[in-house]
Amino acid sequence: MANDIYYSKTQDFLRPGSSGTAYGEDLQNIAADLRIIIGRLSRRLRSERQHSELSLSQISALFSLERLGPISPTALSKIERVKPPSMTKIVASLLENDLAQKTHHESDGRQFLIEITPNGQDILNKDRREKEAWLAKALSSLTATDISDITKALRALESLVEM
Amino acid sequence: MANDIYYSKTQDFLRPGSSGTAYGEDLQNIAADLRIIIGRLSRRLRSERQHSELSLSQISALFSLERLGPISPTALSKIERVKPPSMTKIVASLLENDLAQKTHHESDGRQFLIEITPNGQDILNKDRREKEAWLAKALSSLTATDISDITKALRALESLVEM
DNA sequence: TATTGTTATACTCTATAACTATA
DNA sequence: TATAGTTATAGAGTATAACAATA
Repeated sequence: MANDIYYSKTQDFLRPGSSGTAYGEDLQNIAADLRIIIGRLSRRLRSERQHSELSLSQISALFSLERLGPISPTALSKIERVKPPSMTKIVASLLENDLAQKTHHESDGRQFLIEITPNGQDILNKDRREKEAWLAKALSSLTATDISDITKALRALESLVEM
Repeated sequence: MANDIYYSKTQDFLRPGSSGTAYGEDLQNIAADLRIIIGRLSRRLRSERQHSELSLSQISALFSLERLGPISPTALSKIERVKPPSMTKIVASLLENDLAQKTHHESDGRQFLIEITPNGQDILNKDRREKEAWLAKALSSLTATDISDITKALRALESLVEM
């Protein structure tokens, strides 16, 4: 079975010779590993969310609306790292489902602001509880050290996104 | 500007009240943060790789071929977390571009094995050097502690993929 | 019957190009 | 002219369903 092959190699982790001294790895190698991990985790997350009512992009946008408050689609597109036409679609889906609502910009007639609705907040909370259960469960089977390592890395990873 | 809004909130990181004591967070919250981060990093990576000759899926598969040696498409699809028809396409693109080659299975006429070619190895190395430069550069502008945190978390994240 | 891999088809997400409306 | 947002269209990546070949 595939996983047997895989696990028999975990001593070498992703690249031959990449494990062992974490601090001795150069940035290029860390970058290579990180990139592969992100790709796989992303596909893993997608497969778990297949039957969710909200796509990961929608959840992520809603998440930002919750955190940032009213914001323009263009500003949100920059934060979410998608182009404006993509954000148009994401926003449209949020509006259609009463997860977000528009408010007019005071001075600029071109712009409008989007904000999360109470329903959107409910759905976000529900989605967190239900759809992330598998990830929380997966995390719970790691060692306390692993969980701690991941938690500490989250902020560093977030800052990478912004570069 | 969007990022100004964003950064003005980083004290609270992703969720209000989620930062501070890393160890006090419950798994549900860590899962929520991790999921959002993975999604954004994944989109960030995609935008950087837009003009690469290889997709992230292709690179990831090639990476596995390098690490695991000859393997069947079905086994590889399990490792890469895609369905067999998707792997058929990924493998076809690798074969077309002389990045991988087929070898026959000794006993099972249905199966064949795929392995990386010398050309595939060259391309993989070249891609690592050139296309990951931005990520290595981004990493280099983090603090040593952040880099260390990320490095330590990689193995824990990898084990999550396998669950 | 079960498994390996392929073909046909469709869906989701995202992008680029061209456009409208306002500043 | 420049900016905010939309529409039209296309491409990449993935999935499901149905199939062929072999075990």
